[in-house]
Amino acid sequence: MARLRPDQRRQRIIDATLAVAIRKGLGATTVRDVAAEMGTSSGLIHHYFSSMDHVLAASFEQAAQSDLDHARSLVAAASEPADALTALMEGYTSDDGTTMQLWLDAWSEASRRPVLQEVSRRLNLAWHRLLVEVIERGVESGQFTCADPVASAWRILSVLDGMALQSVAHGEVVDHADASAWSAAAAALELGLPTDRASLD
Amino acid sequence: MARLRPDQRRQRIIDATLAVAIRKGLGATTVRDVAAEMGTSSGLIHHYFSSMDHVLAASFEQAAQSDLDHARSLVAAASEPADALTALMEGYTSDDGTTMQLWLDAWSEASRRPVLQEVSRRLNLAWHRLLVEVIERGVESGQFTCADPVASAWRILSVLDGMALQSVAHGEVVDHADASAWSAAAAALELGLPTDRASLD
DNA sequence: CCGTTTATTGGACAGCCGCGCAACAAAAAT
DNA sequence: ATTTTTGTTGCGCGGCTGTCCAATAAACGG
Repeated sequence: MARLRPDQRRQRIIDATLAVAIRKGLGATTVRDVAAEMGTSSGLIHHYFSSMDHVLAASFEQAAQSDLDHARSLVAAASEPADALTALMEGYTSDDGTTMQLWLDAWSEASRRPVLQEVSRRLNLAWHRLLVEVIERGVESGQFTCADPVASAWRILSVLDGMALQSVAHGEVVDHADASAWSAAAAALELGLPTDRASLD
Repeated sequence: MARLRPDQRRQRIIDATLAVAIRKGLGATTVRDVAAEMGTSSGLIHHYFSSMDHVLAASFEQAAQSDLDHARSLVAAASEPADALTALMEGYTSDDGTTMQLWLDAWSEASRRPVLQEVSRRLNLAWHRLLVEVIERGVESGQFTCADPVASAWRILSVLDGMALQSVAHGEVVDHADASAWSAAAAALELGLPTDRASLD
């Protein structure tokens, strides 16, 4: 295969890994799968990563970090705290569910793969921090009512995770529209916003 | 190894599978692992199960069904709806986290293992139904305020799942006591109960 | 143009995987 | 007491796994 510059090849390995991981699962993605996806030999991968665990961790990190960056820009673009909250929640769920399957795989493997656990944990905390900041901004401006932003942020994130989980694992058990509306309702309740009754009908 | 009656052997296979699955993960549990755990040959397992997927599904089903039965009995023993709610939530989280790791594995593998997906989905829906019944009982007796028990049940379950998830995957990111208190607060908020301020301090 | 560096190859290595099957042994039926 | 049934063994099959390494080829510095 064409000879690439190290950073480019590294990026292609990550992209190929994500393509496979979405099909087969993060834990079931093998060196040969990735090589075949790239159209190169399998030995090449160990020239850039010390172990397959690091390939998986780096790939998951890129996918999750990209979503987080996207959400951050949406939040930064929002003028009102309520809009920022909506943007964050949509950014969390908006994707076609592929990233969410990766999150599920990462959570499942985390306690047994230290490298993956570190990444998963760090990015989960980053999402939590982002949400805490949005909540605190809303409280300062008097639009949100919240005594414990840290606890509220964990509760809201948990609802988002739980709903997404049902959607990814069990298909139509929880409809995507339902999940979205119900999550919004939970956040509204949590932060003392007027409940949007329209979304419940 | 001693010759056992079919139902006893089948049970031992399931028990051995769970012992291994908790250590290595559901998806990483192999026929040879289970055989070694039982102290028998590996061929024996295929005399009772048509494939390893069915072994995993049957094992997860027993673990999850057992927790569900336990919660059902706790709920049935409660005189007040509020007590039933507390009992259900404690029954969901009470275990030492081993079953929760299995749930995480099951959710992660569900979309790729149809046999496991069917079990996971069925038991998830059973938990949801149980919670809906508790909520409806509370609403009838006037102790709970809830316009949409189905939606509320999914939100409460999601919070429980999300909190447990952090605890299992990332260790001390969310303390077990915090998770328990925060989940209870979410349920109280959701069902219009007086918030137990003591648990927030 | 040549020597050095390095991206890439392709296969070897030891070990694991699910599954199937002939042989064996113990319980049950006759 | 002998035949039949069936729980159990132990190994073989083809195929897969992560990792490593000598050989090759392409880019680059002189």
